[in-house]
Amino acid sequence: MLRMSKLTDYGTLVLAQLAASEGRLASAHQVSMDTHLSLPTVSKLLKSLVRAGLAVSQRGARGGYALSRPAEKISAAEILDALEGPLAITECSSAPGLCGLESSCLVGAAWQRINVSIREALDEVSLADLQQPAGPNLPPDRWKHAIRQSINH
Amino acid sequence: MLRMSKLTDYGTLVLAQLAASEGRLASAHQVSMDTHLSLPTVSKLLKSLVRAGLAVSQRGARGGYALSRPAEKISAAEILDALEGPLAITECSSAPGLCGLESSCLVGAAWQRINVSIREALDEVSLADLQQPAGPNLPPDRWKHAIRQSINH
DNA sequence: ACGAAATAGTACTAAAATAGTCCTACTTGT
DNA sequence: ACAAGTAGGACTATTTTAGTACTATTTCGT
Repeated sequence: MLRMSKLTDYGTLVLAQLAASEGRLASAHQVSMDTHLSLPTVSKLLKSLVRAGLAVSQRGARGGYALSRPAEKISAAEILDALEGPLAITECSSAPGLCGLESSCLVGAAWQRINVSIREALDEVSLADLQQPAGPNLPPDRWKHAIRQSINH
Repeated sequence: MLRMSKLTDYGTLVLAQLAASEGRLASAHQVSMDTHLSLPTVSKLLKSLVRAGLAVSQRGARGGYALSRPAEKISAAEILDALEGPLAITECSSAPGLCGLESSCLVGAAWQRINVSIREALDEVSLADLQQPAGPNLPPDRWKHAIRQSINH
């Protein structure tokens, strides 16, 4: 459920790798080696990341890539946006006529609200957060209530 | 981003329709008419929903479908599970060897944690909630903090 | 008992999204 | 000039998703 594409996953690795390289420039080749992803794939991802403004590049010999800002200032939502495009949780939003029935569209709207809520939450998670070592999954009780409210208002 | 499939969206409509039919049985044909979805598609969805335990069926003439429980007791997470399968946000979990690097796998774990959190939140949203008329999107501030915490702990 | 109206299950086809690769052009340091 | 890089786009193959069709089974009504 709510799957994100492999490329986005890979992209996160690539970004994490850049974060690990601190101030230095890392070439696509290096990143490829470090992440064990194929060069063409890494290359493609890096280009996308530059276009999205998450990374910067230096062309020519001794060129390479680096993060455009500190890892703390890059959000999970931005990563998703950069690599998955601005796709919504449902496609209902684009074609209003298709779901003729009233109740139908209300349902669509609800999923949209959930989507927006998830998005906003993801805005608050940074690349730096993503890199932190795993720990036990807190039961996010406050969360649960909050979502319920945001759906029910 | 975080797209769910059309079928799941349709499935929600179908469930909403069953919910609207209260105690009565609704035939696939009826649901198809009411939702404006094609009969084969509706039929397929209803079968899945029965298999998943969200709906019950009565075979034979005058047969049809109904919710297996009140709409309040069917969660959004269950709907997703029934129609999308138990797919995770990343596929990394299945193949541990592929992402050789330490930092990589940590990243994967972080996405997993986000996924789990979203899932738990979705457990708290019911079909009945989804049917409620749309309203303004509350800024879910408590949420944001809660997620941050659940990622950072 | 028979026929009509349903669901159950499965297999298949077509379309679309994803992943991955390759090639050519441009840039820059030595 | 050459080597080491990135930029961009086009292309192919694979996988997933959507949609359809067909056959079997169940049950009500007459």
